[in-house]
Amino acid sequence: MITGKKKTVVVGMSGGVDSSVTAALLKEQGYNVIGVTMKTYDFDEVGGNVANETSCCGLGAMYDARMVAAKLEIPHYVVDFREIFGREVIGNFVEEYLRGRTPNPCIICNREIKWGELLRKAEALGAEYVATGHYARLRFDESLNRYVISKAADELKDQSYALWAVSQQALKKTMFPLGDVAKSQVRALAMRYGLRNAQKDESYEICFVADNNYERFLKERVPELEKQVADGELVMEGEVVGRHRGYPFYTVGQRRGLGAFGRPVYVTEIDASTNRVMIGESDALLKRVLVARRCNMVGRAKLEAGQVVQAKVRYKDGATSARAYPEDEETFRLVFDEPKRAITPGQSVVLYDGSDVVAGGIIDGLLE
RNA sequence: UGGGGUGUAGCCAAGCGGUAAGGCAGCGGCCUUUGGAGCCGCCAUUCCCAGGUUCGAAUCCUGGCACCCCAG
Repeated sequence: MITGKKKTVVVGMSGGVDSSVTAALLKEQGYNVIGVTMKTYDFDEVGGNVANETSCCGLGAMYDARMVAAKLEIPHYVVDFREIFGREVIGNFVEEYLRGRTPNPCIICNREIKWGELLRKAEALGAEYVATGHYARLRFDESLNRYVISKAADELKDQSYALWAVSQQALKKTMFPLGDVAKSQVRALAMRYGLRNAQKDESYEICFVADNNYERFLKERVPELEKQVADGELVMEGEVVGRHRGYPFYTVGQRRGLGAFGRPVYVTEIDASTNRVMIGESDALLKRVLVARRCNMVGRAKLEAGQVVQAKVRYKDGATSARAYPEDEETFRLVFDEPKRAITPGQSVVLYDGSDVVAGGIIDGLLE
C-alpha cells in the first residue's frame, strides 16, 4: 500500500490517549506515520516521584507509546532531547522563578522543543508534517495569507492557549487531527483501536516536576536558594505582617499558605530584589493594564492600535474583552474593559478574535 | 492583689437555661498538559478548672486559676 504519494507525518507520542489516537487517525487516513517520543529529562536529575504515571514524558509513558506504535504497526523512535530541554525549558523555568515571576514551561516547550527540535528531527526523517494530540484547530487562511490556530471543537479541552508561540513557518508543517474531536470520542476511538491507554488519566502537572512540588524542585536545582531567600517579609498595605518561605515559592493570586488574617488574603505582587511578598484582599488583585513581551503573531500579521480582542491571561480563563496597543514588533500593551483578576507576570496572555488566536505574549508587568 | 473586664478549635468569634453559628488557617476530594484560583467535604461529645442549682448549664450560683485595663 505504500505509494510515493503518501505524505509522511511525525506524531509526537507522549504515551497518552490523545497522541495515540492522533497517530491512529492519521494512519487510518493513509498517511505514512512515524511515532516519535521525546526523552526530555532523567528522573534522577529531576527528582520527585519516579513512579508517577500521569506525566507526559515519564517512563511508563515511553513504554505506552512504544506499545501503541506496535499495535498500530508504525515505526517508533525515541529521541534524546535532554540537553536542549534542560537548557531551554528547565533553564527558563528556573530563571523565571528566580526573577519572581511565574513561568508556563509548556509554552516554551511547544516553541523550542515540539515545534523546534522535534520539527527539525521530523524534517531530517523526511516528514512533511508534525502532528500532536493538542486540542486545537489549524487552517490556512487565504485572505490573510496566514496559518491560523483556533479553539478546538471541544471547548472544555481547548489547548489553543498553549500554542500561541508557534511560528508561521512551523505551523505550515503542522497538523492537529483532534481539533474537531471531542475528548469523549477520543477515548471511544482508543477503545475501538484497542489502545492500552484508552482509560489513562489526564496529565495534570509540569512533566519534569512529577510530584507536582516545584518548591522542592527549585531548592534541589539551586542549592543555596533556600538559605538565600528564607524568612522574607510578608507585606500588606505597606506594613510588614509576617514572614514567608522565600519569594520564588509564591505566585500572584495565590491564597494558600499565607497564614491566618481572619479573611482570605492573596499574593498581589512579588519583589525578587527585596525578597518581599505583597498580599492583600481579593479586590487588590484587580488590574486593567498589562504589558506583554516576546510577542508572536498568529492569526494576523500585526496588531492595530486599539484593536478589540478577547484575552486569556492563564490557561483556564474565560476570555474577556480588551484593547491591544502595539509598542513594537515584540511588545504590546493590553487594556481590559473591566479590571481583570490576578494577572501574573511570567504567564502568557493570548489574544483571540472569536475562536481564532490572533497573537500571544508573555506578561511582563502590570501598569494599573 | 483596690476597682473593672475577659476566658468557646491553631487564630478570630457567635451564643446570654434547651442540647456548640460563621470566618481564617489546616486536611481530604473535584477540576486542570503550567503556577494559581475556584468548587465540594472534613475539622470542639464540648465551652479555663472544681463544686453546686436544674429534667436540662458554655449560659445561673460558689470557689479557684490565668490574662488584660484603670488606679495606687
